Amino acid sequence: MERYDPRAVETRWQDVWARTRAFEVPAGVADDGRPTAYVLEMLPYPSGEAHMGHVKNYSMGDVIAHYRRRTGARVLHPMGYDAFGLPAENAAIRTGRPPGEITRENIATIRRQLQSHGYSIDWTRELSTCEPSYYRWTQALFLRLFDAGLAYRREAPVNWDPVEQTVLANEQVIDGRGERSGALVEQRLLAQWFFRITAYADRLLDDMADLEGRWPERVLTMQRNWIGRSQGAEVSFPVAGETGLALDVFTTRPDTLWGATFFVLSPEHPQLERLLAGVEDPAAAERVRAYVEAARRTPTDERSAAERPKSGVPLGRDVINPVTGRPIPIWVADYVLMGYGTGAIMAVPAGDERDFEFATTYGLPITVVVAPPDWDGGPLAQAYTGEGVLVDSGELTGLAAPSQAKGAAIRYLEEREIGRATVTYRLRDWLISRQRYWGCPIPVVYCEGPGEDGIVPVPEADLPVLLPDVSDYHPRGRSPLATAEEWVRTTCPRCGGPARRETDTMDTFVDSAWYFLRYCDPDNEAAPWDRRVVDTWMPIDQYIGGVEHAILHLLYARFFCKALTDLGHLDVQEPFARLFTQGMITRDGAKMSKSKGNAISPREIIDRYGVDTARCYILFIGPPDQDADWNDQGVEGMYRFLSRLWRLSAEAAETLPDEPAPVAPLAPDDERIMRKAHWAIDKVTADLGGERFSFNTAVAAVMELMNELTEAKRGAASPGAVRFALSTAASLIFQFAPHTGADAYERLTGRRVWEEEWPSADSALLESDTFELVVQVNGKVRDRVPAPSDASQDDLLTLARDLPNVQTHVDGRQVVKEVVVPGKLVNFVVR
RNA sequence: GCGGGCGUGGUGGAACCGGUAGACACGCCGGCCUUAGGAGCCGGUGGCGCAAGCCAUGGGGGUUCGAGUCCCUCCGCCCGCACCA
Repeated sequence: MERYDPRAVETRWQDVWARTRAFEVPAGVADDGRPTAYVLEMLPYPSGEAHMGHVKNYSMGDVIAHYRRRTGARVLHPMGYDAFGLPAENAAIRTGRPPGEITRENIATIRRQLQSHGYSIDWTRELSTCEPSYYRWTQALFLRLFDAGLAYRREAPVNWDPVEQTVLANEQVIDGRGERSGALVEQRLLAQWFFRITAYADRLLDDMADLEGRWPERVLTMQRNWIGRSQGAEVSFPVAGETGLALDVFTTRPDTLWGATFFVLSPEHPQLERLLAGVEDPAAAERVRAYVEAARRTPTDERSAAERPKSGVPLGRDVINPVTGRPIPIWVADYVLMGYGTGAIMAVPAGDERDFEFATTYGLPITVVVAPPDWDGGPLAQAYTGEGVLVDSGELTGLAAPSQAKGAAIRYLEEREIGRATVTYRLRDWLISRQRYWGCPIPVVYCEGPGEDGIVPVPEADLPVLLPDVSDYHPRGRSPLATAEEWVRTTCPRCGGPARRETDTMDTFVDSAWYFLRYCDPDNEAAPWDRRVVDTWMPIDQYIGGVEHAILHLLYARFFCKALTDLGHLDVQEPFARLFTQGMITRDGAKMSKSKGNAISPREIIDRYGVDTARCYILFIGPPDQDADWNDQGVEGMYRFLSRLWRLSAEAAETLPDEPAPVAPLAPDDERIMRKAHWAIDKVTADLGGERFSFNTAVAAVMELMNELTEAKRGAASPGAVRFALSTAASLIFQFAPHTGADAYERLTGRRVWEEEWPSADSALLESDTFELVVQVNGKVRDRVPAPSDASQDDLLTLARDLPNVQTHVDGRQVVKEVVVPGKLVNFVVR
């Protein structure tokens, strides 16, 4: 007898799929009348080897893709590589080899591995973000945003690693230190490129209402927090003794303005030097400068720790509280952040915990304006942030704060022109420039010619601006591209005079903010995409990936679609109609990593058991959105199951006559098997087609079906019934274990399972003439008895009452209530 | 601190609208087959109890004929954001 040989089965079917182009969809507008489905998993970074997270991600997507295909959709299911980025560049610095060479090697490796996993991917659409054929369009999109004023350059504080001599992305700063060097990161002011994502803050926030229930709640919450919209007022505080100069603050509680007893500037506040110039005591000014310098040197993460004790220095000058007319002192303190609001606050210690702590530390006055309900008129032991009634607040006194008072305060300020309603966001503009080599060049030049044209975009016809070859990839305070003098020197497209190229490259999140659009029309040489083609596929029906991209990638991609839709290139407000975030695969409860030595590579598992075992196991181990712990013995069990499925199918195909499935009336053994098969169809359909991706229970259902089909249990079942049940098992497991499923199915039926329509369960075989009636007394199960499905409530009660076990518990007591749930149970309530 | 999620056998987990708690699998125990087995097959397996039965879904309380599921409360764990004015 033949043995289950996963490798032979894999080779055979992967060959067939490639040869018959089974999962390719023709280019262009999809118009064959079938509904379309776009199923996408987040594209991998090609680090070389595929890991278990990849297997989970792509296996999930593959189940969905197969299911959608077999339920009648034309499915787009592509793959590509997020190929620019630091790991390859760091490898280049280490080895001296060009990052492109390293990356292309890594891509070849991961492609080979992914292809060996047998996913139903249309490989003709494969793309790689580091190829000029792709990044020319990244550049084109940059130019469209630039023309629309959505891409701009300005000076900004950035993370500077003094050891590596480079700017670092926020993600590369761990606890205030450079990820690789371990050096304390400093803030530096450098000219940088930004995308104006803040212009879309409201829409990014408001449109999330449509994603409710279709995206994981926590991802929506994370994005909402990240955007961080706060409604309040901007209020202007005149500087005492200097006519004309005023400092603006943002506050969410303008109603507490009467309680503002001091004023705090961030150490980075731009007006600080000007204010210091007017300070009379030079020692005081020196103290402020020393404080500012110390703050600058403090790592960002450390500075923004909430538990840190408050510190600050008095500036030696006052502002006038615009509603009380009284002077209040200005302080400089690093708990006020330049990056939020105006970089200055009015401090209301009675109503804000931070201001309270600061006031207590430095002995500043605390004036109660929102009276706590139980207030005795004395000093507060801590800030009161709850609801209350305003006291000592001019004409607002007596209003409920903040409910009534907030709006009243804004009207008050606007009437007197000392403030106005404002909305502030936590979201900042997206800093996209990197002083790094291995990224997409920013397609602009700086004119040095007679035209003095300043920043000039490279005409789209001249794209791509190719990444030049350089010999040294070390960042030395400027982008390595700057060393390519030949490349940097160019001519101004506008005046024809000399010009220098921009040497920064783009953040790799720009590359991945639109790749899913390119998949729709990957070979278009005239445009990033043809809008009609994109319209047939977008939005993505199901997007699947790790929760680590909950904010950045998903927010950037949403922004791109909105901006490009506004510019007329697209009609996609939300690119990802449904999002699923998968949990991690852990080992012994910890994240797998090479450094911990607990990583288990898919390659080892596949070599040993075959890819189908790996794919099934990873989806069987638990609900896919949860983290799941890898268990070596569990894999073994999955291998046994697939072996059994294959072996029984192969044996049946060889030994049992090819008879059709039996029809009613069914012999008892046939009926049992046929019922189980239809039950499994029903169960798997619900698990895959429903809202939840219950892959684990779907696999379990096929296992149950197989358990019904062992030689011992088959009994006198007819060959037709056995063949039907086995081919059903093969057809249902195919989505999870495509090679094994396809092979078993073909042996049994001679047909290709992926071309088969999704099976439908026969409702007659889902229902039964009898059911097991559960009989309870006072809610406790006392007996079970077979009962006819069509029995009346009275019949069920009679049946139940006669049971000896029930009699024992009811005997001698009074039945006060009888509950009947048809088809389920009877409950006698006795006293 | 704010927000989100979770807590079920030795283990991963199942249980749709409140209606048989523990599907399926791992592990463990026993058996068959075998020179042997880390192969295959069959059976058992929440706890206590000889048994009838009792106890069990983090703890406590409530609603209900009936609660893992709903409500209140406490405890614990995980994740995200965090001096955001």
